[in-house]
Amino acid sequence: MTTTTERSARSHEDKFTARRMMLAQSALTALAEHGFADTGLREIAHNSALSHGSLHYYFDDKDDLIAEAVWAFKSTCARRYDGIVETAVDCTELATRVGDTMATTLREEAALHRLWYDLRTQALFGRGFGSTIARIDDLLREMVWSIVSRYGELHGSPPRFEPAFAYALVDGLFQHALISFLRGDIDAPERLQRECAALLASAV
Amino acid sequence: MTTTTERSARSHEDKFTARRMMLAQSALTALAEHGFADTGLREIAHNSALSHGSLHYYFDDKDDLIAEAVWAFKSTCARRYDGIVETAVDCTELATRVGDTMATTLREEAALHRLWYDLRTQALFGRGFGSTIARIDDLLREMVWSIVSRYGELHGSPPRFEPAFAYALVDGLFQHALISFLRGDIDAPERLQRECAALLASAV
DNA sequence: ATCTTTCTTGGACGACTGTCCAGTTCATTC
DNA sequence: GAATGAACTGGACAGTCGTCCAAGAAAGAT
Repeated sequence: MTTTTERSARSHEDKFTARRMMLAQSALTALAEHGFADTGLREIAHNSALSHGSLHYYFDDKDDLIAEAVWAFKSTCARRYDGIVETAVDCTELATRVGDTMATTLREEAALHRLWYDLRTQALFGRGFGSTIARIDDLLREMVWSIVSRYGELHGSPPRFEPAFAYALVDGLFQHALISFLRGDIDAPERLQRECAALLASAV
Repeated sequence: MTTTTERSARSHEDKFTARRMMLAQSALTALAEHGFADTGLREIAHNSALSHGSLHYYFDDKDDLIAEAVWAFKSTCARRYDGIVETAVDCTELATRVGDTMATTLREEAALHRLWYDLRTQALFGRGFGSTIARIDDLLREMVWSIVSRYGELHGSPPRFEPAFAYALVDGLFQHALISFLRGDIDAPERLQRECAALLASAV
């Protein structure tokens, strides 16, 4: 049975994590706009409904907040292709839909992806959120591998790439497309789409 | 003829640029250690023979100093493979020596490459040294393309990659090898060597 | 030796940082 | 309705930041 105190404790916990997620979202938009180096806790709080003093009530420190923020964004990113992998009936459809999705997220969430690369690089300098970054990197590698291996299945030939190798190549393509796009190259998303298809084709 | 004032003006200018390069080197070591976000002008000056007040005598601002520093490092990076491209007699030798050199620079200059990726990402947030970063990116793309196209020549078949495509893939491999290496994976340089060879082989 | 220009210093400035905390408001419980 | 604890505020703290500048040192020219 559930006692009254148990229910209230659960309700308290739910509210707590809900507030955490809300603040993580606020942090996400502020960070995406100005980058890690130029986003203070006061600016994050200004983006939310709370004051800067409250942030330490929900998070241990700035690194904890940033870890929650980037996880909220990128962990859903890594699952965006699950449905495509499951429902695609042949390899060309798989390649097309994957390329489509990548081009779309590049166009519509460029600032967030820019932030991802920012934080991943910051993690190389020993930031506190490094382990979260590593976990996301694992998710992304698995995501790429699920695409590549499924592509091999549909094509009837096993992939010639290792998972880490495939992820590095795809990530290189995406990052350079992002850089081009942010520098004003409006054709970058469409080119990324073609490049992804070409890469997948050469993977089997 | 050269007048006295002309000679002294040249001497002055030489000394000025020499000091600039020296300070850029000091900035490079400080930045490579702590990253862009955590390196102040005082720390850079502490790494040099001058005080922090002098930096604005030789550089317009912090961005100017950083641009000079990253250019000093990476513009020579981009020419490291010129000799190999010129002297390699067959495509396997070309691939081996290129892979060797990449593995070596990954091992021995990991902190500097980490800084390069840091600054390139910072440039996406509108820093003043963005144009310098873009120029270096062009150099690196040309470097990769000179390797790939020469590989095609030696192999007797034209490369199937575009220059930007090839650069994005190689850069992805290098960046992921760097990340693995900095996370403690001691086999990353050797693996990078093999991956580069595999990528070159699939390019023709 | 004196004057002038170049060079260098270290402190001052205002703005900003993450963190902490005394105090206040709010909701819930008895 | 009083009491209790959670939720929240905004200011204080000790730093650091890039930039600027008056003053002095060094170097060079006359």
